[in-house]
Amino acid sequence: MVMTAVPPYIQGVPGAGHMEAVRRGNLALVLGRIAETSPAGRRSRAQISALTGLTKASVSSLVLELISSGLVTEVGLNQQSRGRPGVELELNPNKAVLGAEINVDYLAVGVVSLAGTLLMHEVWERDNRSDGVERVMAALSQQCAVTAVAAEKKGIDVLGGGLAVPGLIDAAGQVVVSAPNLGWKNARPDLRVLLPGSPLGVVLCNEANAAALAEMDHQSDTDFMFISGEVGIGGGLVVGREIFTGADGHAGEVGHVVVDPYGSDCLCGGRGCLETVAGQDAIADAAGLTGHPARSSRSLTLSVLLGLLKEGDARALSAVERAGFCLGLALASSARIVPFTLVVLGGHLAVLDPWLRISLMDSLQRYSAGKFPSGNVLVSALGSTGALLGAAGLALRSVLEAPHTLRR
Amino acid sequence: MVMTAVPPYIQGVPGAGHMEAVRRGNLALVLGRIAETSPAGRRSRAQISALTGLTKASVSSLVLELISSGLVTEVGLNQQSRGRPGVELELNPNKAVLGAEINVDYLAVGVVSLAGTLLMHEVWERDNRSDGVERVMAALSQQCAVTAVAAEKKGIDVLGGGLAVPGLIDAAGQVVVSAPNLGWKNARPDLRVLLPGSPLGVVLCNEANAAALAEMDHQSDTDFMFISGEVGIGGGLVVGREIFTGADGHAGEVGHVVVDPYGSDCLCGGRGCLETVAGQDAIADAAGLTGHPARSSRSLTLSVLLGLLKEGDARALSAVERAGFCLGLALASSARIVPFTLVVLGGHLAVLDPWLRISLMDSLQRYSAGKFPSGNVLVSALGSTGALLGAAGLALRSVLEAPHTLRR
DNA sequence: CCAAATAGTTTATGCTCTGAACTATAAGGA
DNA sequence: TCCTTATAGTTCAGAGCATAAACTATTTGG
Repeated sequence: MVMTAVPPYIQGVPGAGHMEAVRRGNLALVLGRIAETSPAGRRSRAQISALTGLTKASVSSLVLELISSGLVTEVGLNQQSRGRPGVELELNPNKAVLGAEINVDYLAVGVVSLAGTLLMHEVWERDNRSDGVERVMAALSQQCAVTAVAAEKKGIDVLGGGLAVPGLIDAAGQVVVSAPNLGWKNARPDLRVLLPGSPLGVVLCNEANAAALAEMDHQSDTDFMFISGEVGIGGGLVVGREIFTGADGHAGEVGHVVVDPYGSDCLCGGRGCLETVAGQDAIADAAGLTGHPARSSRSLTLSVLLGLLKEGDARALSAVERAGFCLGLALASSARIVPFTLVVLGGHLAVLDPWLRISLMDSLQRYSAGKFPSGNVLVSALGSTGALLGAAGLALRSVLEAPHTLRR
Repeated sequence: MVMTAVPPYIQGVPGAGHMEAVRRGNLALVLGRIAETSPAGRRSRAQISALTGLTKASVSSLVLELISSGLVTEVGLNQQSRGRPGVELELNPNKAVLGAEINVDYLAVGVVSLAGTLLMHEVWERDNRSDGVERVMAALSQQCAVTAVAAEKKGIDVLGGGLAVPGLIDAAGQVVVSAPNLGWKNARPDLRVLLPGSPLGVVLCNEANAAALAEMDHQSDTDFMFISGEVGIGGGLVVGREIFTGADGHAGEVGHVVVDPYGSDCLCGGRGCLETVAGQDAIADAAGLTGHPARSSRSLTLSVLLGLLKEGDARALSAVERAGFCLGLALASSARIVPFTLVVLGGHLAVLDPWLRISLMDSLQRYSAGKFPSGNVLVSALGSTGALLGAAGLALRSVLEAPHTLRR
């Protein structure tokens, strides 16, 4: 039997003072309790001490360090029934992270405070298809620079950032293995250029995963699947409040679960994948929009389809109904492999929800043996900001989970 | 944004000396390096020091503690090219854990050394169907007692144990939520009675998961799926060398992935599940063995089926071929949700491998876009001892990952 | 038989936490 | 108003664990 478990604190710093690992862990622990929005309001050192089991002395020392690193600020006083009031602590409202998104027909950049609030947000329409990684990244970095300067003017310090891309990211988070809709393959975007001077770098993530992460902050469930309906269908799988990427970074690809063994070929090389039935193009084809002039633009296609649905067009209705049926089937099967109890629909699937829902719920119930109450299939509340918020959230997590990296 | 991450060392011991967590982690780290079978042979304190980055002083102190807790023993001398020879360390060969298995028609108990070697192994034929949890556990505890005494006579000290059951285990590892083939539902076996005096307890686990874990020790892959073919079809999913159970403990249930949307109803309440096509009973039915006298016993059914296959019976061949096709389909879909690169077949699927393989590989390749080279679908090497070894392995892990629990 | 090399132990020191004493600040009652 | 009580936060001595460096132990090889 081979054991390979390595305590986390030894990673990266072999030979260094391992006592420091305790400090690092406790810094994160205390910061986490400060970041938590508790119903009783902001917390004081004493409350954190009681909450964590650390002594007041330790908490004081840890908080001092968090304050001097700029992550935490003292706000007001917190009067309990009697005695000296506690000093309320909060995440420094003037520190933030950047969230960015590259999608097929736009670039988006936003600034998110440490507490997770979207402070600024801008979207630039831009055709990024087959424009090449360098060109797109150059355009994006320009927009990031503009945003960063604007943030600085408001007194906001940007510590790091996250970039969401509609494609498969490798496990190390450095390479876009493939983004068919952008025409990228094994692209290595230079992430540093987005935030040249920031103390932490920029992390890269998949768009569906990012949206899932953002969605999670609005849900109590710890395990769920976010379905990103675009040209294809992406899945963002969250297990235990963490994005589940698997060994190669490709987990949760519900778009390529087989729903029709004798169905049509899929771009992925498989056959009868969910994407070939419920992807945006697939639905459009099945609805009879092939060759239609509107096919030149995605948003046009979708609005034409919506028009047909509202008119009660039989072919469109049945195409969408079948998509719902297959989506339910794929989700039921997926939930057997990784149990999740909540599904959130995004992209075109969110838009089509009114016409999808009945067949989706029917098949989901049928094939999952009734594990999904209908309240457990939701439409995304975040819409187009989801990916951006999630990318920023990923950067946020890296700060909040490893505050020692900002020590001075 | 709500953060709930808690550093592992704070769990369970709030308020206690957190410095001790470093000690605990390092004890496990050093023990892990002793447990590893390295090509260069057993390791000395100095080698472990170099390997871990801990100083020789620390390693000495940690090893002393491991020796005094009985987990480690000094063996021989380890002469390097020059200088004082190192003292070779190894896992104490006289300490062991118990592995036990309850299955439909037998009970099995084994003793596994800390190094993972099966030292003793006994199987008792017994019809456990609908005999009730208490009766079965009473019988098993008797067998465990016999085995424990026999081990003691050989000078072997049993520290803890694991019990594998063909059913769904709850996330806490205490309740058998359902074991249809045993007729159990929400059963709470009294695990303590199996090893009354042992310092560590007995852990409960699913049979397919246990077999997967045991299989892993013979594979280099870190992510794979073990398929346990019994009356139903169980799946054991290993991600990153750990059993992946999911939030509710039911992950990897590949037997209930939908392979035929218009197929027959499944016992689980779903429809067209893999199990309804490739389960042992399902194959027997499709092969035309319904009503056959042999249906009274599982092993008989299987041997009759084998007979038909060897005769070239068309109906049997096509039933098995279809099972292979659907298995490949279900695996391809599953691998999209949790990427794994290796499949190991157990139970009747291992036995039927020669007749399954072609259709299995064809559909697996077809639907996974060629991600599985044929060398990546294996037949279990462990056979019937897999579950037992895995259950013991689970107990083993708990010792090796938390050696401080044995401190005296 | 001694120099060089390697293994393992001893000792002094530093970091981080704990626990208890201490200071600071408020509410509430006489 | 002042004193008691309660709570917040800081200071300081002490304990546990790891480090680094010096030291002892044991072997090879000239």
